[in-house]
Amino acid sequence: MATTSDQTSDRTSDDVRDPDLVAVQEGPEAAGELTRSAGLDREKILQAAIDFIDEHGLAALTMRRLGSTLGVEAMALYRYVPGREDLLDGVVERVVETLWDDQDGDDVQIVDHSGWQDYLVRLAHGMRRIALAHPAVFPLVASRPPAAPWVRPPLRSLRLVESFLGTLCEGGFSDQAAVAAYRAYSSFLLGHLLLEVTQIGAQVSLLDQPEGDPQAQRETDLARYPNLSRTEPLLGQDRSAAEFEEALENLLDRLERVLHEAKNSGGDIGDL
Amino acid sequence: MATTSDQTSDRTSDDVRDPDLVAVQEGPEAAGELTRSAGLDREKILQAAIDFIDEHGLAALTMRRLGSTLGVEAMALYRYVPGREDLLDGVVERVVETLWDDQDGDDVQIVDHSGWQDYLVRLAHGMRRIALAHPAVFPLVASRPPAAPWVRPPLRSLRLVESFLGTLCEGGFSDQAAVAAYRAYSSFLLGHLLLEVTQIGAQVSLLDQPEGDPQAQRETDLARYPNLSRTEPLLGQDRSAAEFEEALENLLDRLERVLHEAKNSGGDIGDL
DNA sequence: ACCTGAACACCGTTCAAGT
DNA sequence: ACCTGAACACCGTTCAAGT
Repeated sequence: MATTSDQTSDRTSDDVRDPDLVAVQEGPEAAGELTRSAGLDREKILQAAIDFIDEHGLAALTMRRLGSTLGVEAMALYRYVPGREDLLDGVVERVVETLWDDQDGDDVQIVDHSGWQDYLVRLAHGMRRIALAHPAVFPLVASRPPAAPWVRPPLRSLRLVESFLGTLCEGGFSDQAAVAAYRAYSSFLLGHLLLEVTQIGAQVSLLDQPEGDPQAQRETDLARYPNLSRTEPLLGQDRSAAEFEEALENLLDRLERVLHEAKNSGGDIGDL
Repeated sequence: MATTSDQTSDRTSDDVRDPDLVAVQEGPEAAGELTRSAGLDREKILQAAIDFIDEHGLAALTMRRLGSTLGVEAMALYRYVPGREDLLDGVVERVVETLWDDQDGDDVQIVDHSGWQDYLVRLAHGMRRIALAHPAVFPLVASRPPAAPWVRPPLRSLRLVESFLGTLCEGGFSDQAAVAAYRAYSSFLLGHLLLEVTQIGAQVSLLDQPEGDPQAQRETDLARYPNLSRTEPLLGQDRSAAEFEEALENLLDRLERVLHEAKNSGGDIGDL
């Protein structure tokens, strides 16, 4: 996805073949084996797929290569996964699920939160952590068709939506306002995180393709665009983290305003 | 992308084979031919790819099928397009380019606009028109790696970014504020439009898979989620158009506030 | 100049056969 | 019970050969 197909297929077929198969051949009884530690398993396969995409990109993931990563022929995977499309759905599900485990202290705790603002902030940071940890997987989280039409990426599980709505309603939001908040919040998250992750992809693909003399290329490109070339130093700055925090705070302010107006004016607030 | 792989390959191979090849075989001199009217051409190929994706989905697009749509073997395409990846880049570029042609009156006119607010509104509506016209193409617009790291989808052309920045600067924005506005605006557009387009995909894939008894399925699913089942009628409503307009107006308000504060307090506004 | 046939290396997926 | 070999129908892409 981040490279042209030529490069992808050439490079990955080199990268992929060796690394883990060797370990298997060295001896099945060895202690520190990463792969095939105790027969296959749906979860093991999904995790291997995530690792593979993180390392080689989505386009390079094939059933055959994934199999060889696990020390097994591709056909063996079909015992645990109905097919490639379902595998990708499983990858998305599993990545989103990591919201709940192994938090380094101050991230999302879906239960045991204090107030809806706190919940929204933790959830946003948790999703952002996932996006940055798996930038090549996130586009799948963003654009696979969801289970129901009202499940809005990247908040892709019923459990998550339930806890979102529940928290806001406990916080004093009407059903209407909670739903409106869910919509605004998911748009905000999706837009920011997908942009951030796409930028990472762009950096990588630029490094892959020096494209002749980059300096000359850039100069001729920008010459025709005065505003672009004048503001280029500003545009080049990476403000993604600050941008994210500002947009998040702005959204929280808006929601707080909606909530208080609803309380003071007796309920009917239309729809955010 | 919207269907499982089984269905996609089965169905499309049926749909694709006949329609346009027949016309060619009827007689190359015939008047009303849609395909192969005067030899191939890069633009003709890109347009055929767009039509194909709109009709059959991205996953179904192969060089061979696209060729047969144009009355030609796949190998002939390589005279005009370096490969499949480049073809997709061309598709994205061409779709975004339709911002400027064939406007039905009140849409984007990149020149000859009156004020930056008007420009932003027209641009937003123009991009939304594109997304809804090509819902299966838009995910490509959203997530292909951009030419430069600071080109933010869906505003994917230097020309477009140039006109955006130029319009805002003419409107009184500082360089910093214009760049900040560009970032906020692109996040807003990307989030909303990708969500809208994903929902369309979800509807389609639901129709494809009745999944046994949908009524029973839904009931058992929702039983464990009280907030979800209570608000389900609200969640099910399609508010995408209104949502879009509200978010757009909210963004314009924010930008106007920033602009006026900057004027009154002598310039230094940090970064939006 | 423009297209095709044949070929190559690779896919996803199925299924009978091995252990 | 779990994996593999062989096979099938399809890919993207190259290139010599046809017209």
